[in-house]
Amino acid sequence: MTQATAGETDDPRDRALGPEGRQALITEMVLSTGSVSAQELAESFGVSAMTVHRDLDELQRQGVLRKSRGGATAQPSGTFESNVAFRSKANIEAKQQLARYAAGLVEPGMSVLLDDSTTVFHLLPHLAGLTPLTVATNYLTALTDLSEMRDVQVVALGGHYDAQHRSFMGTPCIESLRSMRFDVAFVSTSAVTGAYTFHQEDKIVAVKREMVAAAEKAHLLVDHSKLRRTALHRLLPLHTFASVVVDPATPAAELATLRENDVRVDVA
Amino acid sequence: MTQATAGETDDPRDRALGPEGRQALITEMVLSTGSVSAQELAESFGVSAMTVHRDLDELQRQGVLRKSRGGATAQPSGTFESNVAFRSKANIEAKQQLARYAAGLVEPGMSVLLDDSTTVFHLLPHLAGLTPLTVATNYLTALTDLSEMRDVQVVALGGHYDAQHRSFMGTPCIESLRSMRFDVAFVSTSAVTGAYTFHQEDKIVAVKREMVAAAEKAHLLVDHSKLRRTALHRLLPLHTFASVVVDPATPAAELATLRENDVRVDVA
DNA sequence: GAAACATCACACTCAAACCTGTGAAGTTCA
DNA sequence: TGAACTTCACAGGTTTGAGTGTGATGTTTC
Repeated sequence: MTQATAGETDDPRDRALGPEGRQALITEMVLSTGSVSAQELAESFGVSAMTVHRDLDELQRQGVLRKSRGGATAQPSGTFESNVAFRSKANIEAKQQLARYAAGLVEPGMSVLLDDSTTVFHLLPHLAGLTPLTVATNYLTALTDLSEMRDVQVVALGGHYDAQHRSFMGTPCIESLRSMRFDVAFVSTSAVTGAYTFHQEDKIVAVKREMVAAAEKAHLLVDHSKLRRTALHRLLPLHTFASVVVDPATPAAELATLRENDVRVDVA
Repeated sequence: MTQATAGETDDPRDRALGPEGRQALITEMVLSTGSVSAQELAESFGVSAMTVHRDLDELQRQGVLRKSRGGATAQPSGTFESNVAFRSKANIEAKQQLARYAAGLVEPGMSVLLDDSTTVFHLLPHLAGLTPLTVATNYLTALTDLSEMRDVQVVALGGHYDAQHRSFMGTPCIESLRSMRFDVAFVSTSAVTGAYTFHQEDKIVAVKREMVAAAEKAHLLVDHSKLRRTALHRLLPLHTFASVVVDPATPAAELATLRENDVRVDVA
């Protein structure tokens, strides 16, 4: 499988990559060497020039590089910006892993409470296969998606809309949470340090606290980029969660630190 | 292609319909005859009983009919008419006129309460020009649209999602309404007779009553097709509304009847 | 203007998603 | 209980759409 077929001029390892894998490699190349040639790319991947152009168009759209005649160069604003783009992609993968794991904690018939995090967004497709379910959230995007699923009883938490988070917050949201009770809640936050969780926004802290209180078991979903960071407001101590779920890329040292404080930590 | 193969017992015209076409025909049948037999459907379409069951499940989910042993029956009179798919096609022009008039009753800075009617749907674009506004509703489609407008503070009324109306209802919705107060509310209903308004669904009646109670001025928006009709549940007497707005196509006789009972009636 | 490169429009491939039937297992009704 | 009906799980069959290449047609560069 790793052996080159006689007569083939290109590395067969690169043949079966989809656009995604190819574009990831192109990103690496352009970041390390500063520029790439379209023709060279076509040869080294064993694809046509057209396909390379399409890849470069896509990467340009994402802001990773800039096309030029004959190939592409790294964004002038520097490696940093590209690294951010790369990081946010890596985080997406982590979030998908967290979401997949979280789906495993849900069983048909349960009542589930979701916050307005992007991790939750990745969780939604998995829920379609775990019906019947009752799902409550304050996240507008999720409400729309859930409303189209069969055998999902959707509950909206009311409140004042916050365009930045696309979710509903404030007193109405908190009031509704106080009069409901859920089997399980999935909550995320922006920072975790030591035995505490943090978030930079007051009103979100208020809602998340109430969410945790309204659920039999509340699971905290965080990718490892959130660890060893803080934010303005203290949210809750880690031990108030039934478990803390982190992505597989979390360093062992971080895991050990988390586990110090009588906290159950699971790796997705 | 249009010729029947020898030995085939069923009508070839019905063979190539997808689920969609088949379901449309089933809908017609069940509406005209009141009930259908699963076995007969299977034979007349030349498909298996399993497929018919899947069609009926889907139509039941859409609120078009109700499954029963051996087949399906039409939804109790009136319920189907409250189905979004049906309502949105009827009297579009009248509804747009009502919506335009209603927009004239809104001024920048107001807090506005909207119900889940299609008339409200047509009102939304007008609101963009009347900002700043605070707008509350239990109608999912409206929440999505409003969330994209600038200078509109959006408030969601929470509750249990109802796929047929695309809106949130039940206790949580009513509770939030009880703790809020609005300058103006726009409410619609499915039937008006004499001095009373009616609606066929219990849970909607409960929400609309609370909406009217939560607003300084509540306006009833009805196109003339709703007049001289009744539905199962009494909603509210006409005089509880600040005004009743009807479309210009309303017969003069109807107008006179409405005005008999000390009710303010405006023509859009 | 010729060569190199970029884009466009169309067609092909292949895998995922959808639709359907089958037979077994479960449920309801008489 | 037995018959009719419904649901479930799985396995074809079909359709759809993403990904790709090809050759024709623009566009840039020297």
